[in-house]
Amino acid sequence: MENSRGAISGNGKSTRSDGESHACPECGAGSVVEDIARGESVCGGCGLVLSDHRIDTGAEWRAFSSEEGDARSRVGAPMRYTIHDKGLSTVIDWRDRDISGRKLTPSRRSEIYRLRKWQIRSRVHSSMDRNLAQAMSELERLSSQLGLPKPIRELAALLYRKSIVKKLVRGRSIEAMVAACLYAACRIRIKPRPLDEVADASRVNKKKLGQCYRLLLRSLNLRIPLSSPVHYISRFASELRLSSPVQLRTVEILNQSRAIGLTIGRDPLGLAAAAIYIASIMLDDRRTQREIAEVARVTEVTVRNRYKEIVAKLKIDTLNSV
DNA sequence: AAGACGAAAGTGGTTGA
DNA sequence: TCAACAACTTTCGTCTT
Repeated sequence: MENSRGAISGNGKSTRSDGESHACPECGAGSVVEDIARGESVCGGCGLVLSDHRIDTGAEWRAFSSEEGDARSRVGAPMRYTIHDKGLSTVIDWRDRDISGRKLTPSRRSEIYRLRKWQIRSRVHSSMDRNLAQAMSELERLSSQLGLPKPIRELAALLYRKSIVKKLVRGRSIEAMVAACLYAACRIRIKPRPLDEVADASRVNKKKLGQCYRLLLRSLNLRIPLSSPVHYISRFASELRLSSPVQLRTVEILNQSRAIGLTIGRDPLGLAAAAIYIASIMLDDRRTQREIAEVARVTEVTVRNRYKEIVAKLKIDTLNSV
């Protein structure tokens, strides 16, 4: 008699809370619980049903031992938001045979033929799916150009789907919306990329991109963490080949600056650049203002201005502090 | 000669009437 | 809708290393 860890109790379906905890948009506080059996996301605080057509990713069978649990599995590719039909399409076979290999009767055959035709038409030819198919290929192109990892692409794809449902894409270019979703996804995952960088990689200008991004925030009620200069440091540091002591010192400088309120209302990119500049001087691993300004996509003047402020307020003596 | 500095004018976005 | 405003950029001349 084995009743091991792998076995699933009861009907094999249970309520579990998802790995990611998110707050309810309605009451703000309560953590959202995923009820797998019912396919719903429910707020633990106010009981609001947030989404009622989740796909049950659990097993539909019972396992009585761990071996059995391992041996039986669900088949098929995982659900993907970057594929326009989420990779979950049903395909009608092209063979005119039934499941046991027998030939179909002529009337059945013509029925299947019609179904197949309409399936193909409905799948790629509905306007939303056509839009999605185009958007997903643009998303793929953009994110590979920016070197973004798959989780961020998937998140961006999810955002784009939501924006289609809310009809935000109407009257705007698909490219602009895709770029905005990607930019938002980066920020949500705390891997911010400068707006300029995203704009350059796409064929969208910065202004349009910013407009779409703000629209996205408003319409989808996204809560996006404020981008902090610290989030840029690791990427800039690797582009500038900075040593890790310099990186650490940079973060220290930024934390100190924030503590005395120097960072309010300032461009995080400029702050990051200035902090790197100061740290590189302090630890005698100098980079020119120009080099730093270039990777941070700000001007030398901005680097200088932030640098002067920080040095003055933190009373850092850059000349003899090694 | 390269890098740093600073002044002055211009730009695009936000805010408040 | 418009003007005022702060932050940032562009440009350019000058100083420092």
